[in-house]
Amino acid sequence: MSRRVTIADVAAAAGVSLMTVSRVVNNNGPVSETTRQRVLEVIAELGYRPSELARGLVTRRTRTLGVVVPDVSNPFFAGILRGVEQVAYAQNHNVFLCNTEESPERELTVLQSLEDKHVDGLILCSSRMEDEQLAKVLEGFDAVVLINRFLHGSRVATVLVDDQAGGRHVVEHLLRGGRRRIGFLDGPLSSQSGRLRKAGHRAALADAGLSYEDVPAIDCAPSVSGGLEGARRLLRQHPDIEALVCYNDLVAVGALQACFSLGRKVPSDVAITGFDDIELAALVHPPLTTCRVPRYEIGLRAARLLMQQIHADDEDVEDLVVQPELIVRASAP
Amino acid sequence: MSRRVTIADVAAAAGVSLMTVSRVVNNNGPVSETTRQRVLEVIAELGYRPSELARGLVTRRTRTLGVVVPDVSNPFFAGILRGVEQVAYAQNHNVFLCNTEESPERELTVLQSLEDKHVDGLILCSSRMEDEQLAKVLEGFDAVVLINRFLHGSRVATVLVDDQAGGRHVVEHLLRGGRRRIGFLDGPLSSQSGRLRKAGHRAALADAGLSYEDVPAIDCAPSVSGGLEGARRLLRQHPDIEALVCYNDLVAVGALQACFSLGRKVPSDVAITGFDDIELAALVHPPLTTCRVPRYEIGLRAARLLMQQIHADDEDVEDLVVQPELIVRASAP
DNA sequence: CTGTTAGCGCATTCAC
DNA sequence: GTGAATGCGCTAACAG
Repeated sequence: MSRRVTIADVAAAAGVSLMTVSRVVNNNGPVSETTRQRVLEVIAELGYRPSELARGLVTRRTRTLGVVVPDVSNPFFAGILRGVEQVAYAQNHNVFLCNTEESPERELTVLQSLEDKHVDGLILCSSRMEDEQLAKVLEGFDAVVLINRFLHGSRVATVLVDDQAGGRHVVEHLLRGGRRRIGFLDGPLSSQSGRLRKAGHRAALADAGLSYEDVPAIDCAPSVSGGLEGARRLLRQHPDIEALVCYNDLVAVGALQACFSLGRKVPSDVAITGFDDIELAALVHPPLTTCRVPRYEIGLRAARLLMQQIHADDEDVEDLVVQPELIVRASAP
Repeated sequence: MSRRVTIADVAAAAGVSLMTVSRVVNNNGPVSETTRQRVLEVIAELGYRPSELARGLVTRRTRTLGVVVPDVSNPFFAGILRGVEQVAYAQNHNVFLCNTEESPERELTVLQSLEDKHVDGLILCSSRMEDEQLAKVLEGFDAVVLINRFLHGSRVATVLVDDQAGGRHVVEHLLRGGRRRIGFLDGPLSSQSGRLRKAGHRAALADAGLSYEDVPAIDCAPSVSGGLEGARRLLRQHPDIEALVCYNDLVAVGALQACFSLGRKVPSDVAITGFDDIELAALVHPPLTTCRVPRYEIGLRAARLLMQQIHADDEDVEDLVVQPELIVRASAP
């Protein structure tokens, strides 16, 4: 059953015009206190609630946001989404969720559908689209925040994680612990966050007077199995390794398994660090030292940025860099 | 920028009436092939796409679904959501996601907002609302599918997991393996799925000529720490236990940790089983034998049920019971 | 303070 | 085959 009672019903029942009802509902325009009360009573009695559809058509505001992610079942994006929905809820907005499933074509399609639905704002995570095409599609939106994606030559608000700082933290922590012979499981080269984390590692080593060139390092798939294989190879080639710095927590879990199978004790023989701080990190044995990427907070802040844009008159756009936080656990005390 | 070009622009540019354009866009009504082609050209040229808002106002169809869950960052609900969005996408619909954060008040609020937005259908997971109030709120929707929630005395489509069968599978597996002294970490009493799984355990034991009454069992929080404490107590009280059946995977991970700290080898001394098959289950050491609850598939099927309702004329409503699947891994081979 | 007129962008109903 | 009216439910801009 779609909404029965309309503003006209209320107006009739209260013996006033549509506009008067509209005024009390939206709390604008002058209405005498007595009629306001009467209208409010009728509204309560009839259970009237305005149609956001009709309202949106005329106000050009739908109180609606779009969130586009590669895959909600990835905890990282689920966390972001939860943050976004939290502020949306607090500000009486609803959020459309779209998965791209890593397909640029699907991404384009959902972006268009969101535009057709007249969302007030868009949060786009890890877009896989080409710069030029992306820039063009984004023109269809009044407010946009990009997460984990640059867009050169276009002023769109962006929220990024400071992966480089995170990479630095991890290595500095190990160096403080006296480990100097550090191996790296670097994740895929194609990953921007991977490259940034690597830069952070390098910087920390340089500060300690170590050169990254001499250091055992290997690229691997960003998964448990990638970490398992990578760690095995690295530990065989360099038996003197005292610590393994991993691209992310999954890789670190693989490294953990590799150490176990090779009879290397963690952390006494080999310390291990991950990145992201997914649930898993605290639950494996030993629990992982890692660098927390605050996904929920990223969602919160991106959404606040977006709402700000929506309500602002100017075209100014703010960027944001979120700092990851070192979490020390037993795998690298 | 909101949509610039409207149907009127197209009509003018093509030298036809609005209706003709509408007809070719919606592919209904008769249009001569020549004008259809011309209109299509203009549409492509101008980049016209109809406003779903305006369209929805008159057709009373918004091509929009609502999904309400306690918390998207829970992998179970994220998986469902992904399934729902998959079929929604395939059928040109968008989905609103709402978190209730376990609050019945917030649940009511988001349900109303969804109704105000005129969603065509609603998928509601693990509703915490009272039967009566829930029934009343659901009247505001044309199509509804409930997941993980009964609603007595009201015919709403429901998708449930056969937790009882799952509970049975797990115990039967252990019995087949020759373990007869089985302990149970049952999760909270308040959980319906917990009670059902328990019933399944009992049935399997009964079939094997064992009584559930003699069996070591304990309620615990559905978390790693709950499992850890529970398992410790149970193993101390009943040192002869050969297997631990856990309410879910988190509890099982806790039990794993308890065994480790007590020096009990898994699975040789004690076999352990979980439930759900979250990511974690395969990644701990040893990997968990568990019962997979197919969350993505649940989402898919719930959404299909919903779309079916949306397009059906009759009021008939279908229910669905999804079977969980035993996954045998090293923790209980 | 209140009501009237108009129109958001589109599809349904009926003429032609 | 095509077009002109009409209205979905609501609010903006004026009147009174």
